[in-house]
Amino acid sequence: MPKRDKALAAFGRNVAKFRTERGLSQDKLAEVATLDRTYLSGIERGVRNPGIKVVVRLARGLRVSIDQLCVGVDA
Amino acid sequence: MPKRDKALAAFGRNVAKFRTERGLSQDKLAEVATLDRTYLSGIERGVRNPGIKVVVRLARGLRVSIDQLCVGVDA
DNA sequence: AGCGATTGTAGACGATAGTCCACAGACTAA
DNA sequence: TTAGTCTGTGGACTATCGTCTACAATCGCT
Repeated sequence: MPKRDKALAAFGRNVAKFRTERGLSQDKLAEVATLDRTYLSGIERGVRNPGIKVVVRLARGLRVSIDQLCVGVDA
Repeated sequence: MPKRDKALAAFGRNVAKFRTERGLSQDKLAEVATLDRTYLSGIERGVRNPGIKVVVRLARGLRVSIDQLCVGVDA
């Protein structure tokens, strides 16, 4: 299985934080952002480095700016 | 060779625009952002979907926000 | 005519993105 | 107990990431 990554962990925490603030399950957010739930799970755990297109869809689904999703992410 | 993509083309145009505004060559920006020049070329041409870590490094290298790099990118 | 700098593009390559299926564990409610 | 929801995790798979080498084309400069 993939390794943990500090930058990706920060990104994943941001996603999870906004998601729970919105009262969304991983399943729901995955549907809204049109990606796989298990992949979203990997993102939130910081083991995935999603492409910019996925990031944009996540930001749209969470109704936050991309910069907000990247707070604390020093790549 | 990879296909063109509308969202990625917008992202690439933004990168190229800020890069030339800064007076940077692809070579220089690639060095600052620690990525391969030919890969950066592919990004600017809209045939690449870079990961969030690469995007963050590009934004840092160009001294712009990630949101600015994603103007017009509807994924 | 050269030369250097810049950019596009191709091919090859290991590593990973992103999807799908399946299962397990934790939790809540009836 | 049962059932339901939610999340983690694994395996397998195709497509793409991201690096590298190499070559061509374009430009400005001497």
